[in-house]
Formats: sequence, structure tokens, C-alpha cells
Amino acid sequence: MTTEYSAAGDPKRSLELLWGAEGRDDRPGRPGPKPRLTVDGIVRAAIEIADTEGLAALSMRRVAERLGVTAMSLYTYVPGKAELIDVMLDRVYGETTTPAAPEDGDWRARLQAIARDNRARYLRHPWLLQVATSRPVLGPNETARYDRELRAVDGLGLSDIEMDLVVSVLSDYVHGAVRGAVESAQAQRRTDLTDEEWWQARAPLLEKVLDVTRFPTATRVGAAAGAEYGSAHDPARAFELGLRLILDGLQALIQARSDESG
Amino acid sequence: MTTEYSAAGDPKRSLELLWGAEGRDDRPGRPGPKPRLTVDGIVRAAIEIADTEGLAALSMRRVAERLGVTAMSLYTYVPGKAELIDVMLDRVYGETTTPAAPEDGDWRARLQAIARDNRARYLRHPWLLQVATSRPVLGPNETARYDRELRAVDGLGLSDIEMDLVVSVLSDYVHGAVRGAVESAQAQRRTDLTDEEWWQARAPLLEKVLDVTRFPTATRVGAAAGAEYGSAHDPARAFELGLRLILDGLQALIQARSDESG
DNA sequence: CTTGAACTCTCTACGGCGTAAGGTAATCTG
DNA sequence: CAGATTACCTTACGCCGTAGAGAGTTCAAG
Repeated sequence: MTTEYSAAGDPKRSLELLWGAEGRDDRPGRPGPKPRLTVDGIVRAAIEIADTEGLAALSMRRVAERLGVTAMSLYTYVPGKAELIDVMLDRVYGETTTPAAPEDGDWRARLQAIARDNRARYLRHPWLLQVATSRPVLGPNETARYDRELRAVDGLGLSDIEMDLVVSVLSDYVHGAVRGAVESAQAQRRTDLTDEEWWQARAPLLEKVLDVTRFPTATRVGAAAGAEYGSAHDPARAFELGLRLILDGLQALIQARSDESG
Repeated sequence: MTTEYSAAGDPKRSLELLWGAEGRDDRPGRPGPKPRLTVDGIVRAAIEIADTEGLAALSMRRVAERLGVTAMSLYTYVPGKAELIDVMLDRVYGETTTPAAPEDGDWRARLQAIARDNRARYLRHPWLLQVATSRPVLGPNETARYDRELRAVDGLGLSDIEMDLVVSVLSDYVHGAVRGAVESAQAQRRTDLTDEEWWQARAPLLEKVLDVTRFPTATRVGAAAGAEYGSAHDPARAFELGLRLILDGLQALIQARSDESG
């Protein structure tokens, strides 16, 4: 999960950066040298680094290097790394997906689309999984996203509190499930070993030490999963199964609420 | 950054450390000074630091300091930080809980107990959330845990693959849900601000910038949630709701499998 | 008892991090 | 032109994991 924290900087400065950035790149005759950079360009460079090399590789020096300046000159545009990450977050929340999630249709289709949208965003920007977002950034795009997700469960007979809870549950699940998938993919890249190769390197050592009769179910199921996937897991399939289970459970809840009220 | 990786070190050395540690603290007449430390003590110290100060504060220097030696002497006992974390993981997987999760009873009770057990472990050791575990450590305790979780869904008419998927889904969900709760609690400590205070610091600034009519549902539900909890969320309640939804969905799946074969 | 191997532990050093402090050069308003 | 303001730079601090080399301790063998 976490390495960095959202909404960790000065609130006033952060909110200005988030909401004001849009219109105001004009600067009426200010003294001093022309800026060589823009906040926008800095954020874009930072996202590219985080996307391709991971959040651990995102440093002020790396961003600056990519832009042809020194690390300290970034501080002219952005108060610090924390605020930079805030803006990165709100920017990727604002990415439009195709096709857009349907606003009409049944709630199940809406929630499926939302879950898959969020999954796709995590896959595009795996570093999102490592940013602690319990304190929301409160940028325009993040707010719009929250609003959209709530609308998907509005008018189903759930209380406002339950709506908020359901949206949380779904996004918690998506986070957890995608995290597993992303970690697995990254492990392959980082170690230069596929899951299968990795297991094969351990199998002979493990045999000497692991008493098969002590863990019968793990041995049986592990072998079955390994035979099916050529590795230990199929994250995409697990994702869809979990989504189905949650939505089936939600269906029961909505039905119960509907029975209650009449 | 603070994301660490499990099973990142030399497999042979790691597996020895994990499986061999138990019986063999005896050393038949070896030359050289008596060791002042044990692997066990190092792991215990490391866990204490991670528990109380977070994974970011866990450094070889800090562990060594707590044990009264220099950082480099730890490398006599442990090949590196990666392997140390492996052993930390397997050790906390081995913690016994009271009461033990029931092995009998209905599957629903078993899975609830497992989910709550795992939640409790994450709450005791929040740094677990920051360790990427897609490559399992393959220690005795981790293996036992996997076996126990699979047994909880054995004999319900699910295929071996489905059993593995269900266990993954549940643990993915638990991870995601607890992560939200832990982040929220840590945010309060880290910033010395309760959620309520944090919101109050932003409310006046946000009002100027956020068009309420543009985000009607978010505004309404956010206000309701804020009024109910004095903050934005109730993580424990969300956890239980999500668990219920998943188990209800699983019930439907088991029913379907039973209808098929019956 | 002496010697040499094995072992524990220490010190120093490298290149990385975020950013505080302070200097220099460019560009505006008067 | 002067003076204010801005952009950018260099330097520095205390952290990190761990490589390398060396000092001191304890054993078995000669």
C-alpha cells in the first residue's frame, strides 16, 4: 500500500494548485526571468516517471532532470513533493475513459462499469495503489468521481449512509484485488522471473522442508491452480468473481430494503 | 519509499531462515566470539519498531541501535533487509489468536472468523499492508494459514480453482478495507488532526471553489456521513457490510453449484 | 602453547533522498 | 537608471542499504 500521503501539504496552497491551475497560466507583466516550466509540465513528467518506473523512482531530482533543470527549481512551482502528488492524483482521476460509464441502465451495469474503470486506472497508474488517500485531495476531478459513484447507487432505497458504505466497499475491494494483480506483474519484471520460473527455483528446496501431509488442502489446491494457470493465480478472474459476489450480495440487500418499505 | 517486497532475497538462505530457525540455535563448538544476538531477537526488535513507528521507520540502523550493536553486525545473522522482512512476515502469520477460528460449524462462520482474524492481524501490524506479498514467503506459518483458509471452503461443491479464487477474493477485500481504516487512523496521528478538524480547516477554502450544484449527490451524502460519524467514514461498519455482501454472494454461488449437480 | 582458520563485530564510504539557506542573474515598474 | 521581484543554481544536512576492509575473539590442530 502506502508510501506517500495525499493531502499532506498546506491546504490553501494545495487547493489553489488543484482548482486554480486550469485557467491561470497567464501572468500579467511580472518582473524576473520568464519561467521555463509550468506546473502542468511538471505534473506530466512526474506521472510519466511514476507510471514507468514506479513511485519509488519518483524523486524531485528525477523530475527535474527530465525537465532539464535542477531539483530546487521545481520548488518555484510546487511547494513540495506532497503537493505535487496531490495534483498528480487529481489529474489521473480526471482522465476520461472510453466508453464513459453509463449513467442510465440498471445499477448493476453502472457499478460494474465503475469498478472496471477504477481497475483500469490502477493498471494504467499502479503508483496510485501506493498513495494513502484516506484524506481526500478535494480536487475537482476527485470530487466529480465521488459524485458519480454515489449517483450510481442513488434511488435504490438505500440510506445516504448505506450509499456511502457501498461505494467504499466496492472501491476497497477493487483496490485490494488490483493490488494483488499489479504486485504479481511487477514481481515478474523486478525479478526477471515468471511465476513459473520462480516456483521452479523453490520447488526442490521446498520439498525437503514441507511436509505434504501436514498441509493437504494447500498442496492439492496449489497444484490445481498451478496446473490451470501455469502460475499461482489468475488475478483477472479473481477480480471478476469478487465483483460478482459483491454485486450479488448487494442485490440481496436492495431486495431486503425494498421488502421492508413495502 | 516504503513498499517492501516479500521473498525478494536468496531463496535458499531465506527458506533456511524460515524453516530452520526453530530447532537449531545450538552451535557445536564453533570458533569465534559468542554471538551476542539471535535471529529471533532481531526479528522481534524489527517487528516492534514497525508496529510502533511504521515500516518507513524500520531501518537496519534502527534495529541495530535497539539491540546495542551497529547496523553491519546484523548482516552476520541475516543476509539483508529483504530476508529480515520475510521472517517478520512468517512470524506474524504464526501468531495465535483467541479464540481460534472454528474448524467446524458452517462455512459462513468459518469465513467470518478468518476475515476478522486477518483484519485483526493487519490492525496489530499495519506494516503488513505495505509489504507486497504476491510472491509468498513460503514459511511454515504462511503455508499453514493458506491451508486453513482453503479448508474453510472445502467440500462446498466448489472446484479447487474456485476455492482458490474465493480465498483470494476474501483476502483481497480484507486487505483493501483494513487499509482504508488504518490509513485514516494514521492520518490522524501523523497530522495531529482528527478528521473533523481536518475538514474544518478546509471547509471555508473549499466553499469558495466548489460549486455545490455541480456535485449534488456528493454534497448531500457527504453531509449525511459527516453528521453520522463526525468524520467522513466508519471503517469498521464498512468492513462488516462488505464482508456480508461477499458472503451473501458466495451463498448464491454455492447454491448455484448445488443446483447444477443436484 | 602456538598457529591459523573461522567467526563476530566495527568503521568508513558510496550514491541516493527531500528540502533549507543563500547567492546570482534576469526582468519588470518607476 | 534604481529597486523590487522572480527564476534558477549551488551547497549542505541527516537519513537510507550495504560493500569492503580490518580488528578482536574463540576454536581445533600441530
